[in-house]
Amino acid sequence: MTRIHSDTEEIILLAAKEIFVRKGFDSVRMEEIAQLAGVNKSALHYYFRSKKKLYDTVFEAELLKFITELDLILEQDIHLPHKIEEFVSTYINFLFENPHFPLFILNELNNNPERGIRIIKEINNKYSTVTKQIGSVSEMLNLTINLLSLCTFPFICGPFISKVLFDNNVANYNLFLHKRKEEVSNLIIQSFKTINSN
Amino acid sequence: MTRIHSDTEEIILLAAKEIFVRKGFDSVRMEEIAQLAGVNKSALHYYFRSKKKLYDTVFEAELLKFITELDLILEQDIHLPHKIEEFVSTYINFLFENPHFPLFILNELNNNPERGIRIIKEINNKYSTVTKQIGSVSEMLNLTINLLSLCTFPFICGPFISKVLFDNNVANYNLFLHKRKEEVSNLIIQSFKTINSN
DNA sequence: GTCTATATTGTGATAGAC
DNA sequence: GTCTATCACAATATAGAC
Repeated sequence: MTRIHSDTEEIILLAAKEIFVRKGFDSVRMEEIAQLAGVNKSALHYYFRSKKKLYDTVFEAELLKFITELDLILEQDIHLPHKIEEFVSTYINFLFENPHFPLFILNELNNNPERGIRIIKEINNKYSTVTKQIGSVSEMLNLTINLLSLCTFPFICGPFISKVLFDNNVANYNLFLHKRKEEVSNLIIQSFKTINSN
Repeated sequence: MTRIHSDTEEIILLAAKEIFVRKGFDSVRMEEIAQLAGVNKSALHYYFRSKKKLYDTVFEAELLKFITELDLILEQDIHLPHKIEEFVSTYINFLFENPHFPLFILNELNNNPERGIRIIKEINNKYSTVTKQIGSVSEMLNLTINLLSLCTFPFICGPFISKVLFDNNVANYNLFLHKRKEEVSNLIIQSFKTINSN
């Protein structure tokens, strides 16, 4: 994690995060970040040298924070069904706070997989605790992918779903997503029980 | 749908689609498209006036093609479980052919929701047939979102999952995704049966 | 319709005063 | 450390010959 040396540096980082997460890299102008931060454009170069370095600092810090949080839940010493409920609830709450986050990470992983993967591998030990709890690597993979899919995708499609299927009523869509927590947990736990009863 | 007037125009459109779908708008250079199409950069402006107009033509045609194909399956006159299997299989096959497609559409819907939504609404009549088959709008929403999530997300995360969880073995990951078709269908049908047995 | 050359513009980056 | 002014360059777009 990059160390922060001054208040201005931190203000710039916060503004940069806000904008990069929402819009990616190429479509963002340095001027835009400077304005949101309330500093002169030159300050950005003074503190971070280049747009790329500023972006990289933001990306690496954000990804690290994110993976660490998920890993904390997954490595907890609790039974699997309870862990799944915990994960779904915590993760969906996080997504409500950071709705643009998944697309930001996914685009970056798509453009430049190596870096993101390095960071993830440093933290994540292949869901070791969860794998032991499930007993099968292949089933762990399906469970992990199902879990991430069902939680993340509705947020990635947020603007679309709320406008097409909820007649532009965002509040209704948010309510629906909160209620969905239980639906998602049940679906996953059910699939897990089906597997283990074989 | 835009009408095509000449061979050169069509060659340009194909090249533009290939590159825009993979990289979005801002990070693409006109020169890049011209080279892939094997034409002079000026030809792009001659046929499409501006980068934006070329991009718009590609986006609208691709989204229309995509929605139309999905809608065809959803409106088929077959029983719901069979329809779900059909949908999962057809859609996942489509994603194998067009792995960059979802992120392309999702980014565009995120940046500029209105246009995409207009196109979607023109084709899609709110899954009317499926809604009738399920009987409840709320359950239809969950089913639709679950279905799209479970199929699409593993492709959006493709580069990441194959490298982190499959030790960079893309073939193994593809095999896993093909096998997952059944898993996804079963999970959805199961959830549907649970609902209807209440 | 297709090419070369050039105009125009946007924006990342730097120099230098304060 | 912060500002203004300016550079440098890349990329879209156009003019005009053929």
